[in-house]
Amino acid sequence: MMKRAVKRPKKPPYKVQVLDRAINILEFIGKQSSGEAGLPELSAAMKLHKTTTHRIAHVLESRGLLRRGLDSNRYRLGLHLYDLGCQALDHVNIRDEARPLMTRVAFDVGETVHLALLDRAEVLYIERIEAQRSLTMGSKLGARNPVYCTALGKAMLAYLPENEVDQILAASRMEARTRNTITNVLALKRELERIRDREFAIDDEEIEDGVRCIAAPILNANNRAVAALSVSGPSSRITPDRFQLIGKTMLKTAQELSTRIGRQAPVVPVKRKR
Amino acid sequence: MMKRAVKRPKKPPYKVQVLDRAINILEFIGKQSSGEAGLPELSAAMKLHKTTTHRIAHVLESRGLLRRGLDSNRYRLGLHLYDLGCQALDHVNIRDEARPLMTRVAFDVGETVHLALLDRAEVLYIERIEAQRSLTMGSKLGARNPVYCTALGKAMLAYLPENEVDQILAASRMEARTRNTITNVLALKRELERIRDREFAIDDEEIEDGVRCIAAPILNANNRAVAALSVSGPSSRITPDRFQLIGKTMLKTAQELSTRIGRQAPVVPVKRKR
DNA sequence: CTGCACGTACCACTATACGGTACATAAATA
DNA sequence: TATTTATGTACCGTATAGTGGTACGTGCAG
Repeated sequence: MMKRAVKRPKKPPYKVQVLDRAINILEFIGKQSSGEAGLPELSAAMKLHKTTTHRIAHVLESRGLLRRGLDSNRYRLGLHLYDLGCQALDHVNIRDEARPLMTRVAFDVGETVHLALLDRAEVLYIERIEAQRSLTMGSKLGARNPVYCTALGKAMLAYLPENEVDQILAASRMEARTRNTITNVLALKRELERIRDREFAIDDEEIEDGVRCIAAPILNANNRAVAALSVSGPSSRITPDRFQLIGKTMLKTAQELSTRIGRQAPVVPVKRKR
Repeated sequence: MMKRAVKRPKKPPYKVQVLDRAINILEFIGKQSSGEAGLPELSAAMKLHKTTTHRIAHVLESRGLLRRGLDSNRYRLGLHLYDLGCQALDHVNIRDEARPLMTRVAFDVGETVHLALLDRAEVLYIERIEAQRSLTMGSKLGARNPVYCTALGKAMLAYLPENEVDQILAASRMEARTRNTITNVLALKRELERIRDREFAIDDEEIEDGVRCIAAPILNANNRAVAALSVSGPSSRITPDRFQLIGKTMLKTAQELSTRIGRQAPVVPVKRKR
């Protein structure tokens, strides 16, 4: 039974002025390259009366979301934000985050969707959502497959540092499972290059005849692959002319998941001054 | 109607109801071992009408401080908190934090105060505050000293994992600088034990005759030394009967600095469920 | 079906946050 | 030194912004 996403009505002007202002203040200070801002600066930027700004900042400070040095009274972000942030991360679980997204993809594409991690030189399946129509593919959770001949594996390899890739490949036998299997390191590295180009990976009957698979990597804040999502199905249904479209879907879904996992939205690279 | 004519000198009557409530909500959710809370749960805990709670939570969600899964309506902490928390940490600079505290110690104890890091097998001085009366001790910023014969070095060693300590000591020559210098690894390890006991370190003319020094470590969230603070002066003024008192001062100051650097206040260990 | 629990929308009332003025400091002139 | 200019803090009347009633929709369990 497919579980549809919870219906969420349009949002009416649900607004809480002070709250918005307070959050604006936090964000403003966070954006400053110096990491701090004085009261006049703040009230100017917020376009608020200095009394108002002062009151809000004062409360934020008393609660540890802002702080001031002993000798300066410029405001900076408080470390309580860090505590809260860590607590936020603590409860992010990739499987729970992935499930609803996977369900959507399974529905849209009409094929089985997998979530996998990289463990040593192997792909480890940790979640699966079946499309209704799919004639249950044999894979079980906890199952493993080699990296070099799966879309999941290749997608993750493409977003790992070179030396780790070498290490993993060194530990792989790279035997031909089908006549499409890539069996030498150089060819695989070219393939990884192509994957980085289009941002998703394809397994074109490389591990098993008659089965195709399309995958995209889940990245962390450092652009490093931590997992991957895939759809797989019989070659009769996953035809080459659908590669591009399905690939785009996987890419978008994987990106969505990446941000849910903690990868912050693409921002201008913040260099620390001095 | 009886109205009190007295203007109450309400010290900080600075209050912003919504803000406080919002922060309470964030903290409450953070405290939950499950990391999430539903609307009814929340309003009960906050003792607020569900409408009120809903409105606040809604705004927090729209700003990324809270989030809800696609299939669940329970609120969790949003990852935007993590972004902000990291920005907070980014601008914590140990030297800036330390300076005011060091000044106070220099005044109270009346001796020169140093802040140092551990770099490889050496102590690296990164800040110094002189007491007025002090006849300027020769140390310069950027100077280095061995770990094994300084209070700073020993204080930091005492709060590093054993294997790192071994590594550092292996790289040290441990030659006798004075007749008090500890010159063998075993004796030094016993000394580290004693330091952990009393929580501060003493250099009793171990690097230079006529100079004594008392230091305490700055710890990060993992209880690992990242720096140390010390006072040092002529043995004629830093007499053994002052060790305990000065040590307590250094300990308290170092702890204060540790929390300012990001070591969260001692809390009940939060174990993740499931 | 009926009842219950929960999330959301609407709205009148008044407590609440706003932003004036005013004073108390500190820093920057002269 | 005195005099100004910025900045932080306190007080307070007023209107607006937030509150918490009621009400409706939806999904779930009996």
